Amino acid sequence: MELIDGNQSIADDCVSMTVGEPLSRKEAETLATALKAVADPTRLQLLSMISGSPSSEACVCGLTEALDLTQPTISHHLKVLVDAGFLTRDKRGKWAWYAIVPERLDVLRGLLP
Amino acid sequence: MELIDGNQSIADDCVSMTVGEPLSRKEAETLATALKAVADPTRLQLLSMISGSPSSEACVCGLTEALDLTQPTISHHLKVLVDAGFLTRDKRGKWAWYAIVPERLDVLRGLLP
DNA sequence: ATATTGCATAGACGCTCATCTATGTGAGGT
DNA sequence: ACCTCACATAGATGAGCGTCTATGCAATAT
Repeated sequence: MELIDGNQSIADDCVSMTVGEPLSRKEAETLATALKAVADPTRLQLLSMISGSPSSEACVCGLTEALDLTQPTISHHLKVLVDAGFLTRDKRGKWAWYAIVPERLDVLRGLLP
Repeated sequence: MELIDGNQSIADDCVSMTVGEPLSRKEAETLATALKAVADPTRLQLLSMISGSPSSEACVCGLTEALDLTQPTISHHLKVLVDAGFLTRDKRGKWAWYAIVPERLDVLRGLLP
């Protein structure tokens, strides 16, 4: 894989292979899984609304009525975000409070090629 | 949408609504479209390999044989990335050279909530 | 106890997407 | 002219995803 050695005499061939750290398939799949969790307009709005809330947490009720989607759909998206590690769920009494996991978003930002 | 005014006396209600910039639906859809283009293992590998190449560009031939996928599939993924603005295509003679658009990735990093 | 409220789960449906095979196109070489 | 090579496009297919309705469950209120 390292074709930029001294004499790359062959100009007739396609010499352009990667040099650095070509990102293995497993690493790529892991990153893609995390990105997929965020690559949805509704989930981006949820993250935005939660991170914009006081103390960066919110319960489902407010989110549901603000997004013009049914409550099960919101619950589904929140579960996706929790499973992906971007949110934590904390059931306090009658309501479920979701909070941002800031470090997780940082990781995403940093790993983006 | 601003429920944190002076006297939020109602402790019996779910008061947790967002305060800052709740990210409109259109903004969310635009961001999600960009993220979807990147949220795929194969496309992440392509970006990694291209950005790791000398002069940050590569032709399809090398990418195809390195990824264990058919050439049309690679071509498809490259088109997705070009359409999303992450790559540019430059056909020079027999080969097509794809190059990274760094600012586009920066935008993504910055806009991530 | 019973009813109500807040949320999660289950199942179904339509649409998008990643991949393939087959074919088209255009540039170079003989 | 013809053939070959590098790549793009078209169409098909199967898997995955976002959304819904219907239902379950747990905590509070009456």
